[in-house]
Amino acid sequence: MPSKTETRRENLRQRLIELGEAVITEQGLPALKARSLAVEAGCSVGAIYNVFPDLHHLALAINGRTFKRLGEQVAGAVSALTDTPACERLVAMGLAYLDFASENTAAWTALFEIDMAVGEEIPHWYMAALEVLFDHIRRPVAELRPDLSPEDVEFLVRGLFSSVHGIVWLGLQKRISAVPRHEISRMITLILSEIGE
Amino acid sequence: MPSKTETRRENLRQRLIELGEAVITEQGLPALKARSLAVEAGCSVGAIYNVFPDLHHLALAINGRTFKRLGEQVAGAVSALTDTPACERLVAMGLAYLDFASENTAAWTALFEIDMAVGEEIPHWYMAALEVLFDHIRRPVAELRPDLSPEDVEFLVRGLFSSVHGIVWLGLQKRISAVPRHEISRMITLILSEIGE
DNA sequence: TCCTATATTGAACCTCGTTCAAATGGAGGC
DNA sequence: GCCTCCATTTGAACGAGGTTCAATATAGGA
Repeated sequence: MPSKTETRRENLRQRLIELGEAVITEQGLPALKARSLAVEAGCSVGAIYNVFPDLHHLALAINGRTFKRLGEQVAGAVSALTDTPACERLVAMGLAYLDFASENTAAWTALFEIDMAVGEEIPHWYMAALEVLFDHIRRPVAELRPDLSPEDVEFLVRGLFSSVHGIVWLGLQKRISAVPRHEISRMITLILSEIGE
Repeated sequence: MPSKTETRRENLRQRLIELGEAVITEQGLPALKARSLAVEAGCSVGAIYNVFPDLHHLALAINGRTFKRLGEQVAGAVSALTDTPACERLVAMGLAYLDFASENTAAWTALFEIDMAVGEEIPHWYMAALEVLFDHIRRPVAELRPDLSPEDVEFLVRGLFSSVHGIVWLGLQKRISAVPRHEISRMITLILSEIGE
């Protein structure tokens, strides 16, 4: 049975994650500030450090949620396409990734902006979340390129993910030089269509 | 004729760029600090703000140099390969990009870590430097894919650059989960070999 | 040489993340 | 119900960092 203290802490923890998520979603990772968070949560600054070792870990918890939403959205884009050619399924996932990133730019940016050097501990679920995405990509890739060894399929899977990520990342960077959405999707389509031709 | 003051300023400007470049090369962008820079340069903190509006602009100047070196290294990788097949030239450039990034990780990371939101002014030469790289990529791509419209060639050029960038970026991220160098180069080779097959 | 406009300086300001001595509050015993 | 003791919470204080600006020093001309 959780003690009064434990439930209070757990409530605060959840409240901080939700408030922090709103901040990151609306203003990005750099806007996550201990003092303003404390005001919003109606607690003291120190209270934050009672439930998280530091702000970095709060950000990680928030990124965990974002990763989950991202995975669901990409998975959702292919789950309905069982009889669709593999190449089109690949493109659909790439475009779903672009959709998520452009609809949740600040939160998605935070996924890769966070300083992984801190504490040298990359949460295992961070890599696990990526693996889930890779799983979805592997099937169509293996179908399209039966000539490749399993190792090369794996490299191609990771290479394709990184490629789409790179196109979206550089494409969404900065409004001023930002590439129009339809140009980004054309790049993704062109690159992914090269596979298995 | 430059006044005494002007030459002093110019000297300090150059000194700061060189000292800052060493800092970024060895310890990365976050290690660029006004106070320690002032000590190293033997000047006051305020003096930095006499020659640069803020540290952001000093970092931009340093990134300008890094971009130049990067461009030269990639260009150098293809300049000797005039009779080599287009596909191999593409791969050579991709691997040259990887070489530069892994030999100059901190400085190369700073190119994309810098906060472009500040002041909303992306220096024109930042984009110009990228265009130089694109120029090198365009020739082999146009050769390999004569079926594509000029617009699509352009999209493929930018898409391929972004792809290689994405593979290198995610591959070099963090020692712990860092991908071995030969795996990164295999991903690049696989992706680029898909073009024009 | 002296004088004034210009340039330089660095202490002080502000904003952060994080800490820790002091105040608070809960739980068990009487 | 009340008291005591220990865990919990608090928020002022610390240290680090970018940036500013009144005070100081220095050109450069008369």
